[in-house]
Amino acid sequence: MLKLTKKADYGLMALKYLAEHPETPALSAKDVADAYGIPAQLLAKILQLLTRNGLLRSHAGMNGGYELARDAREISAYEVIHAIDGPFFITSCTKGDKNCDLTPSCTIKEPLARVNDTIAGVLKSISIQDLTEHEQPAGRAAEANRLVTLTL
Amino acid sequence: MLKLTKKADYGLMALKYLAEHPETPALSAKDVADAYGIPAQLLAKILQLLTRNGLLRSHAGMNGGYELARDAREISAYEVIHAIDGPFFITSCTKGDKNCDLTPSCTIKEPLARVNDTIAGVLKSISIQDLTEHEQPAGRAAEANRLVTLTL
DNA sequence: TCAGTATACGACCGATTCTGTCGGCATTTC
DNA sequence: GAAATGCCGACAGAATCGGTCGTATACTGA
Repeated sequence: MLKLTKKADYGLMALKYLAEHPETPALSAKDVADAYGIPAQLLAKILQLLTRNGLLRSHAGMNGGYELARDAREISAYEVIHAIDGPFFITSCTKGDKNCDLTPSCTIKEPLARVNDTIAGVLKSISIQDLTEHEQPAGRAAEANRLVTLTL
Repeated sequence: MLKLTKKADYGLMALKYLAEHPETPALSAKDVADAYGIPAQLLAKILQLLTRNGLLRSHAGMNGGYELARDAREISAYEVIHAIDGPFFITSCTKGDKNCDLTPSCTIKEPLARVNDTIAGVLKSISIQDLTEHEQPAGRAAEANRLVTLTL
């Protein structure tokens, strides 16, 4: 539970990889898949999804492939997850959909919706760029702290 | 993805219900299940799990049932989810387990582990008591803001 | 113009996980 | 001892997920 799907994982990894290779004009799905040992056809579908959602630009034909549609700083982890797995809800019945099927307007949903928003906020505050800065100098000078507000 | 299981939902609802009925000595699984339209046998197993993990006290026999083992303020949503669904990881391969099965030490896990911790922190900051205070006066006077720090 | 490389997309199946049920047993109260 | 309740393991149906296949389409370069 509360687990990212592998697809979302793969998508994040792929975007990170693309962000780390800005010099190359485009990388094919196979390139990225090989780099990480991901099933190529599966990754291809994921990259297509990301393209459809405007996070990547694709280019067919020889020497084709994918490139980031925006600066890595401008793409959030939230967008990636949303593009791949669809709307983001931690509870099965959130008021976005039809109302809760459980009988008496299950009152627990409302506080959990706040939690949902908070988590979404955390994911929105993380960019692909952030993912690439994984090697931390021992002094931890490069760390960034972000404050997220949870309103109950 | 990133969705609570129904069991965790049910568990939270049940604890909330117990917290809202402090006067009664003990409520049976059936009582709670009927109140929410949850399958009784399923809820029973969930409550047993919560008992095993020290969040509830149980009492067999007639007029038996469950009661909170601690004050509702002292039970966090995190504990409930953890008790029901087990260890909390947003990624399938977190360094807790055997290392990532994907080939080159998939570097994305490390930043995501921070996200994981942040989300866990959010859930830890929410108590069952918080869930019961769902009706907000229009003035929003009773709201509480909590700050969560995300360290990248 | 043709061959090769690449994306695009839908259908499908096997595996895993989740939800819910059943049956039997233990414990307490009346 | 009977009724109510918790305790526990096994299991079946359903849903979701992961991954594959086949085919169509688009672009490039010789």
